[in-house]
Amino acid sequence: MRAGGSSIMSEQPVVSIEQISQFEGQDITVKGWIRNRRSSGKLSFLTVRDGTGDLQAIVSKGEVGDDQFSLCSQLTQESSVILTGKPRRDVRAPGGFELDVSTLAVIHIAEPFPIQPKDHGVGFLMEYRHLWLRSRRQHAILRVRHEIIRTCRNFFDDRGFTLIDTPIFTPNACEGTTTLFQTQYFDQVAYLAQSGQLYGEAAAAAFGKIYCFGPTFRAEKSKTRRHLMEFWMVEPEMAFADLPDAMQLAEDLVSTVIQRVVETRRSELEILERDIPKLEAMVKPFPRITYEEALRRLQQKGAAIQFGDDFGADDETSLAQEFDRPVIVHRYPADAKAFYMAKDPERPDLALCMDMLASEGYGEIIGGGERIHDLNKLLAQIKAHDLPEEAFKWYVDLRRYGTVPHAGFGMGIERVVAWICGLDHVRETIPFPRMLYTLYP
RNA sequence: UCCUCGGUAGCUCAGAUGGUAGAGCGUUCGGCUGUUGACCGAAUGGUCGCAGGUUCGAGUCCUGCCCGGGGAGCCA
Repeated sequence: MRAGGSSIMSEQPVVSIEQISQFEGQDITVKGWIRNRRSSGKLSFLTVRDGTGDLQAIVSKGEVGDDQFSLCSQLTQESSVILTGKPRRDVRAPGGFELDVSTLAVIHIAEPFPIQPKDHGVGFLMEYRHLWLRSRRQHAILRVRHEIIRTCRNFFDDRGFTLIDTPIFTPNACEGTTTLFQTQYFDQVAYLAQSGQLYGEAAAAAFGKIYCFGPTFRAEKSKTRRHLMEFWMVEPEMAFADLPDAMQLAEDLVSTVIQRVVETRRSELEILERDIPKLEAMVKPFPRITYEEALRRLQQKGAAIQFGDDFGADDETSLAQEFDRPVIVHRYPADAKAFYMAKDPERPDLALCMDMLASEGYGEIIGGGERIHDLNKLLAQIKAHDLPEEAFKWYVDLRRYGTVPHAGFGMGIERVVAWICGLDHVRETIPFPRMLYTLYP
């Protein structure tokens, strides 16, 4: 055993806290940060985190000597340390195990940490987002986010979809009217992508089944619990596919994601106090209703809404509350929808589109449908929406060379994370949220 | 952009009717061999968001502005 503890090298195995139970009684090294310290004279209790979990470490004056013990008494919240010692099973410890420390090496004594283990206001925490990420709760959320993203990728990869990255700088508006972030692109104007869909359609004609996964940007001045200016979206697109195919894929994706997170991130969901049985019950098939059926249900409840109106936030919530799992609403009035949406041949006033509304009032998590594949219909729509034909020339070309029915959708990752974690705001679902007027840190 | 609530110590907040500012936590020092957001004692801490106005006197009343929370519209 070394004395002094000044070296950061160690002969013992370096063990992550989540693996600690496998090393009971062995000499090991743990590298991490101090979450909290409680001291009682000749005994000090350190809560150490290492990114995989928390561990209570016991430093005893009799065990480590006066020098090491006084070093220990200087440790502030978030000081970085390397500890060696033996893990011991103990019911008094929060994780079931604690570490009897034999040597302590201090890498850095942290300055007083702004975030204390107590309640803080949201504004303050957002200002210190770079430090807030260290909290148990933020850590749990971002691990669930990771699991959701991983599951989406595996889901599409396993089904023969090819990942196609779409550009972030774009020359024109995908959906025409929505607000775009404008930026300088040498001597031209460019916009940040608000969707990869149009490029996804080109890729689907090349590869059959594709998906893109990346950040998207919308300069809508929205200030709600469901909006970010920069958010991540996964967007599959399939050639030779129609609206029912898109609805089926969406249902398979969302149910797979839920089941996978419940399976692999249960302890994180527990930290977040999520109602896990409620999540587990969300198995397919999901209910599917038409826009008109949804309209009838809302009108029966007394909502002042008529055909042609889009659903407001309250409408979506009240509709979703009728079901114990996500609900798919399809065939909205075509007038309110984007130019590329195919129309129902039997009801030309309806678009072959669908939204998936998450349960428990989390709102729309998926939007998509079947695209127009007929050249003349698309040209007519571009004209009707008063869009610049020149900018869409390449997109129109897709209807000139072997056009086929195709469909797809976009799923907003942050809303899915907020819903699965049971959060009341999407700002906690992404490491560094970009919000209206909030660009720092 | 609109509606609404707020801005007092590093943090979370309290400061009736206008009379010159408080607590807890943190930090520093001391005490404690089983603590769980430990506890006990002491010390430390403020242009009361900014600028005007009313008043003998404004954290408190009035006007304007800035910043933040919640909500709406729009959307994923």
